[in-house]
Parts: sequence; C-alpha cells; structure tokens
Amino acid sequence: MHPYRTHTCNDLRAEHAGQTVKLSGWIFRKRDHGGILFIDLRDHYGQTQVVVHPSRSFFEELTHIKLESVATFVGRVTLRDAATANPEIPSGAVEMVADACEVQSVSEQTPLYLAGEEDIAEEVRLKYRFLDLRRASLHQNILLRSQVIAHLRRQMTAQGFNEFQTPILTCSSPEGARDYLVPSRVHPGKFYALPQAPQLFKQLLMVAGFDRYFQIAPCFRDEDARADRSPGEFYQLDMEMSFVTQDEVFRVVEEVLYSTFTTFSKLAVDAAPWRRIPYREAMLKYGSDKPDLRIPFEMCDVTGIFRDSGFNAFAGAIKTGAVVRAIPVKGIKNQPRSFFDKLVEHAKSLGSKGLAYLIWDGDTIKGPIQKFLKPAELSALAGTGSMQDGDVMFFVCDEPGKAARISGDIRGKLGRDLGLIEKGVFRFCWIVDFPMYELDPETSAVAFSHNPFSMPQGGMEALEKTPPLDILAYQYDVVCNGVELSSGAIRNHRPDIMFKAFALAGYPQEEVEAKFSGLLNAFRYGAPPHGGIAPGVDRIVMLLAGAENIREVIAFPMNQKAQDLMMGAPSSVTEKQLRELHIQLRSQPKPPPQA
RNA sequence: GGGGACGUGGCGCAAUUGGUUAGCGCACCGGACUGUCGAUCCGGAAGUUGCGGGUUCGAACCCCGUCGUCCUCGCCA
Repeated sequence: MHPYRTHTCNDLRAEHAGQTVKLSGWIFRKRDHGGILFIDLRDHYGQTQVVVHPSRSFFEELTHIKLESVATFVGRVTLRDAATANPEIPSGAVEMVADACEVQSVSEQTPLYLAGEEDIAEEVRLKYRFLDLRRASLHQNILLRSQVIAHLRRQMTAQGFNEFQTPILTCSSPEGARDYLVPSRVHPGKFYALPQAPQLFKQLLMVAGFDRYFQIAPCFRDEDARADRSPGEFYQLDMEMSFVTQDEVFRVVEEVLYSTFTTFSKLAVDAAPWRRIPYREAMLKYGSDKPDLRIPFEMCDVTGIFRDSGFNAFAGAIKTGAVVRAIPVKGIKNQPRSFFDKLVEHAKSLGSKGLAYLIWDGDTIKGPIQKFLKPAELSALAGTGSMQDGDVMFFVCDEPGKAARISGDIRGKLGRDLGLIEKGVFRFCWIVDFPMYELDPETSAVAFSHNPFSMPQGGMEALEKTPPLDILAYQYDVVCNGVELSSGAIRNHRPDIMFKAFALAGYPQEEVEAKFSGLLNAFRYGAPPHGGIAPGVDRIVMLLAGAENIREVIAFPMNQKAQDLMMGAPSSVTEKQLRELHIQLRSQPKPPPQA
C-alpha cells in the first residue's frame, strides 16, 4: 500500500464500500461525541468523514489534536444509511471507519480559523497566506487562474503563436512608470531595470522575423496600488503580430477572450465583434476611457442649451471654455431629498463646484435651477435626454477634462447606488482612435497622450499636414464591465515617421536617437509593419472569479505599500552586500515601529 | 504626497455616545456525551482597547501627535 494514500479525500463513493483504503489530509473539523469521534479530513480535492471509535489506540490522541494537523488514516469504506448520509459533500454517501492512524505533522493553533466564514483582516491573511490559501474561495481562485492561463496558452498556440521568454534583467526605460532597479556588481554605478513590459523585446522579435509572438509575461512597475492594481508585478498575455491591421488584432483578441470567458464563467458574454467606441465619444458619453456598459444611461453634451441661458453659473463658465454634461436617469423622481443632497456633496468632493439637476414630475419640471431656464431651453433639454415623467437629469459644468471625470464618476455612483448595473453579463468594448497628442495641462505644450511608439493614423502625411491635436493613433484598449483589460497598438516601425512624431512633441532627433537607439537601430535593417496588445491576466481572472480585489486572484500578493508581509520583503541587506554593489545609503533607514 | 474609513483577547464583532469589574460568537483549555456533519451541554483561561501625550473626579469613547491596514486622488508611456 502507498505510504500516504490510495485515494484522495474526494474519491470515495458508494461503490467503494467494503474496500480498505488509505487517506491523507488536514484535520478540518472534529465532532467529538465521547463515545465516537468524527473527523472531516480535507485535501486539495475535497473532504471525507473519518469515524474513530474509542477502542482505537489513537482515539485519545485525536480527540486532543489541533485542527489543521496532517494525518494519514487506514480504514474500511462504509456506506452511510439514509439518516446519516450527507448530501452536501460529494463523498457524503460513505465514510471511512479508521483502523490505523499516523499523524504526519501537528499544527499549532492557527491565527485564522479555516472552517469558518468570517471575514479576516487582510493583514493577517497576507502574513499567513499559506493558511489563507487553504480556504476554499481563495484556493479555487488560484486554481481558476492556473486553468485560465493553461487555456490562454492553448488558444494562442492554436492560432499559430509561438511562446517566447524575454529578459527579466534589462535596462531602465525613459518613458512610462517608475522602474524597479537592480544594481550591477560588475559595473559600478550602473543598474539593470525589471521590465515594465516586454514591449521592446517583442517588437525586436517581429524584426527578427518570428511573425507571431506571445508570452504570459511578468511586468514590473513601481506604482501605487489600487483595488485592480497590485503593486510590484502583474502578468499580461503579451502578444505581437507582423503584417497585420488593427482589425486582425481585434479578431485574435475577441476569439481568445470570448473563448476564455465563456469557458470559465456562466455569465453572458458579448459576442464578437465587440462595439468600437472612439475615445472622444467614450469621454463624452461615459466620462471615462474604460466605460461600464452595464449602466443603462449615457451622458450627452448640452453646452449649447446653457450658453445663452439665464443660469449665469453655467453661462459664465461656458464663456471661459467650460462645457455642460447631462446625465439623464429614468424614473428616480421619488428619491428623497437627502439622496440628491448627498449626490451634490459627492460631486463637490470630486472637485465640482456643485451638481445641478432637474426633475420631470408629471407635466412640470422641478429642481433648483428650473427658475433660471426658459421654456424653450427646458424643452430642448427634455428632447436631448428623451425625458419623461419621473426622469431626472443631472448637470456638471466644468472644463472638458474635469467635466468628463466628474460626470463619469457620478454616472458610476448612480449606477451602483441605485442598483441599475446590469447583472450576470460581461459587456465588452474596444476603445479606439486615441489621440496621438494632447496639451500638457501645465505647460500647454503638445505632448504624447499615450504611447509614443504607436503609428499615427495617416502616417507621415498626417504628421505633416494635420494639426497635432487632431491626429489619431492606431491605439486601442479592451474594456470589460468598466475594467481596462488591455492596451495595444499598431506600432510605428519607420524611423523617419518616429523622428517626425517625436519632433511634434518637442524632442530633437539627437535625443530620440540617444534614448531609443536599440529600437531605432533594429528598424534600420528592415522592420515589418507590426502590432499587438497585452490583456492583463490578473484582471481577467479577477472578473471571472467575481472578485472585488485583485489580491484575491494572486497567490502571494504584496500589500498596498508594496510589502510582502509573509516573507518580509523588502528587507535590509548587509553592509557587505551593499559594498559589493558599490552602494552607499543616503540616510539610515527608520527603526521599525513599536506598535 | 493629499483625502476618506478603520484599529478592542488568536479571529470576527459589541459596549445605551464620558460612568460599576470592557461584553458576545467562533477558536483555545478541562469535563460530559456512541451518529454528528458549523455537533450539543457544563466549566475555564485569555485584553496595557495599535502606540505616546493631553482634557476630566472618571476615557475604548473627546483633543493632539504617531504607527498600521484598506479605499481613493496624484501616478499607471
């Protein structure tokens, strides 16, 4: 007989009755009746009830053993009668009556109780992650992640992609987020950087002629955390293709993501092709470049209606460049006054001067700003938002960027607070036609708005003839339920167009040459037109798991301050290590807090 | 760096808003119990209310500072 087990804790069924088997696992729960002891033995696969009679030599030891100890049992599989069977668990038709027991490993009292369902402070969960990972929900999430990644690999391979590895120690990139740096021992004063993404390497693989690249790629960015953004590292399904148009990239991603979401979720998934929303339309209708299409109302611009109105707070602001965005919501006229007051306060906390609204009530229109508006203006608003009895229209007036941000936030809050978010669906869309340039709000100079290496739509001709702020890029995002799943672009593979694009943003050719010599060099020896995208694996799994927080789908995440509470990273290093790396600290680290 | 919420035995929460010895559930320890499956019943131990200072006859509660966690803005080409 195997030293540890003949079956897992989820194998035994009625047909095994009468067999002598061996099981190993964790002691999940105990029910001690004095004259009989029930143990729920748990492993990765499930759980099985083990019955221990007091005549057994190990009975006394087991009545006192701590939960989460690991033990091996030998015993006979016994059919449970109708009264004692447990239909709640798959192995509930049978139980094992123990004849022998070997304790493999005793547990101390665990700092979190694994058999309960109470919330546990995240600090404790992270410090004892190996225990938290035993709990069913997190255990299943990590398993789901494993299966999703295996599925992504199969999908990509089936579509003719090859998987590559790219360096983890590379060089610091001048654009983008802050880098994680690694000091060089051999080269005093020089540093490697962990890649923010394998962007340059995958483009170089295209130049090398590999045609279709993918990688489940670790990406490292030294940025502050969010609920959907783990600090330190995250994973992307990174892909790149040669000789493709934007539409071909879309088809690949639609096929892979549709297959993944329908395979691993029971929710409805938008069929391809997904809606394409130009960036400017998204900012107007949703106030965001990652709109949640489950919310059943969209914003509209009503600047023209307020421009010459008697509502001076808006009319005056419009003269200095402000716009007015309206948020029409159906059937909420009976919300209490406090609802509207709280929403006004919320708008102010976002930096808005206020939040105006009108309520359509029967034949009349009510609300704080009604008295400032002429009947023609009111009816124009009613027409714009198709307003009917019971509907309410909110108004945000500010400079365009701020108006979009504030109205977009309020749209989301209304959707959540009123329970209007469509349930049980994954709503996908593409955000396309990102502007190549925008005005730097501080210097008013033309600057890249997103990725400087994207191909401008219209190529060199557009750069030469179109006003910079009107030039669009072949750049695109995939958005699902308000979560940005990935960002990609058709790349600029032509040095001449690249120099021109950078020149418009104020970079002289010598500087571009100095900063991006590796890529430019490669493009001088015959570069194929190419493009790609990189869906975020963590966010995909988070959506599929229905998790509110990305740490729920990462086995060993760091906390918000980028610390690993279990391993104690980051940590101090010895003076000897620092000396070898030619590093002298500028200031002494603070002593650890007493708390 | 800014804003918000929170911090009470191992874990999750409470304490009539400044008033007796800081309670409850789970876990833990001891006992009882031969069919439970979140077993039940009886008993017990376990707290410098994150830390430091202040106000007060009296502070978990109010004030100041500080540390920590999460959410968020900035940031994320």
